Amino acid sequence: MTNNKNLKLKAARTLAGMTQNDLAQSVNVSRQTIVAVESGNYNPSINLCVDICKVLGCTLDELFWQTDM
Amino acid sequence: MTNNKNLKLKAARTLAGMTQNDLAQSVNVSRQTIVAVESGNYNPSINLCVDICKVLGCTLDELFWQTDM
DNA sequence: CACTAATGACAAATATACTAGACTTTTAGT
DNA sequence: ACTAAAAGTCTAGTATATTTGTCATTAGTG
Repeated sequence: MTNNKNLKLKAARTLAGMTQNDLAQSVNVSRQTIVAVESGNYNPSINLCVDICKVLGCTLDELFWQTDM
Repeated sequence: MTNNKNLKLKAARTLAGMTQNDLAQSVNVSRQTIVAVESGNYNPSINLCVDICKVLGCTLDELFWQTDM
């Protein structure tokens, strides 16, 4: 339940050569929101997840499906 | 932007032989929330979407990826 | 060293997802 | 037509996602 970081998202972002700030601006949220999503222990909206996927060229299943539940 | 119903979810639910109330109880939300998700114009949390997918045996991409955006 | 960019963490304020209740309308069965 | 279950709508309240601001840390660079 604790410390459930979204490492796949972080990897996809860095692979795309984007900073947290870049991604935040691309999907029109604050940098804090990106930090929170990557840090886990957080429950973002589906629309935000979809926007992030589109910017990073990934799918929802790739970035937001938890295998350890 | 208007009237963007999630017909795929509704189809998957009925295919599973579940009412809105059944699905709501299965994922521990109110029936209103299920109504809202199916009716579109709504932005549910990713956790709720994942829970719904698990109950209905579907993936996030199948139920929550909008093709018309 | 000083400077900047990037990340991570904390807290208060705001926007909105979700709840709870009551009600109307549709759908399906007899 | 009658009935009941299921679906849809509205409103007010509560929980929480998201914002805004600030500060600390790390890594690179002149």
